[in-house]
Amino acid sequence: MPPAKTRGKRPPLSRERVVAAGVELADAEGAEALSMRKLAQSLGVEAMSLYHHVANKDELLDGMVDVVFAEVHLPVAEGPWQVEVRARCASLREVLLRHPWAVGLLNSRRNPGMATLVHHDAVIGCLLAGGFDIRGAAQVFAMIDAYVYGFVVQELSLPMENGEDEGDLADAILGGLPEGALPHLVAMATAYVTREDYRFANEFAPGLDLMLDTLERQRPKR
Amino acid sequence: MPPAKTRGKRPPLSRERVVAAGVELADAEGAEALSMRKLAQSLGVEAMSLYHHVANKDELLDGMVDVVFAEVHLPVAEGPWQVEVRARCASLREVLLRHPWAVGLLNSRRNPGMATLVHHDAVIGCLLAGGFDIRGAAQVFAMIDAYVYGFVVQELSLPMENGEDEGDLADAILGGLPEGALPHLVAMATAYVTREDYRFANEFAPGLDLMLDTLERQRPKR
DNA sequence: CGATGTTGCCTTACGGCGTAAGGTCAACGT
DNA sequence: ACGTTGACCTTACGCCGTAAGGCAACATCG
Repeated sequence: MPPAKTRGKRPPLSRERVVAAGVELADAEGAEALSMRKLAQSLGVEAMSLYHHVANKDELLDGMVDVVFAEVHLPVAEGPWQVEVRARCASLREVLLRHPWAVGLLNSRRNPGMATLVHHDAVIGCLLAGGFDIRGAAQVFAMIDAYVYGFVVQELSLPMENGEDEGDLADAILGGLPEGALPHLVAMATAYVTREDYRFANEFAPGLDLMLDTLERQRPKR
Repeated sequence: MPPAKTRGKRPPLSRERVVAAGVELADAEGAEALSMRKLAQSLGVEAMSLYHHVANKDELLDGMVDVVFAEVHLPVAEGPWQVEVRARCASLREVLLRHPWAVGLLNSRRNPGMATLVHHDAVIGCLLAGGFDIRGAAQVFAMIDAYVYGFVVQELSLPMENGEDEGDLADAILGGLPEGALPHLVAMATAYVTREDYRFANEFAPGLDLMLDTLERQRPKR
């Protein structure tokens, strides 16, 4: 094992440092700006050096996704399952909003990392402890994650909850419509624009609770 | 307007033909294989010629997304809202499974096309006719689409419902685990593998119905 | 008829991408 | 002292999106 320095200059690279720098760069510049060359540059190194620590860019992305999952709250299998599942869903949403590039990657990756596997195991364990059988747990897991992913995707595609909202929507919709066309869409758009107090993000928790309560009510009681 | 032929050879390009060829190519080869050069080649043309019909690749993708939305069943605002919404959700799922490349694009596009706007307007109109106010319709719309998108994303990321399922999962999970680790995940994986009759896809409709019923029950009766 | 745009496609070129192949050179075990 | 190792670099290839400009066939008008 090398003594943690190559010539006296910078600390040596490692798979962890490469992946962490990838997360940082994707956070800062977006997923499409993450190239091996830029990543290497941000580490003070040439592009090809990265390939001594990750096999290729796909493996880098796998590692980055695992870092993201490692940040999500691990549910514990005690007390009412809804409490822990709610906490982990809120955490998952926060993590995904912090790493928007990850949303499109999470479910498209093969080769899940250990943190991902541990996380999934914990969620399933929580549902089993909550009284679901395996099949029921699978369904609930699927529905819950569908909700969280879908919600975050829509949240991220909103025209920047802060700032220029009105102009964009008005332009896209009022741009040359035949006067009375798309009345419902226009009504909703104007309602969005005028009602400053309405924030889409506020609908996450109520919707999730509604879903959790319904699932608990559906749960076959033993 | 030109007489539909340039010299006697092929029919001339058009924005529609370019976008349609893009959809076709993405369907056949996947989103990452869609390049301007290959698209041009599939049309018997050079890459730069495409830029006389679409401004850039982003606009091409916008057009392709609009084509996808145009394929989705338009709900009508008659009868119980759940019936029409259920039909449009089933249709949306089918369309997305037919065009898997579209899932990652749908909500990330700016500049929605006319078919997209018309579709959204119809869904909102259906919910308003069903008795929701604008705010409620927005919430229901968000929840429903979160469910459909999230479900399809997971469905697409499954290890090919048809064919080699077992080997992949078993390899990824059993690959060097410390014997008793991740028990719940292993249990679910083996349950998936052994139970041939269980198909994730079959859970779409029940989950959707559960959600629609719950939303109808929550709807403020006038 | 010829001159004059206009249209529809092509040629060339630039900078950036992922990565295959192989080189360099300091640090280490012997 | 010396061969080995391994971290990092250099070069190069074939892709990509697309800016700039060319050119031949047509529509229009004198």
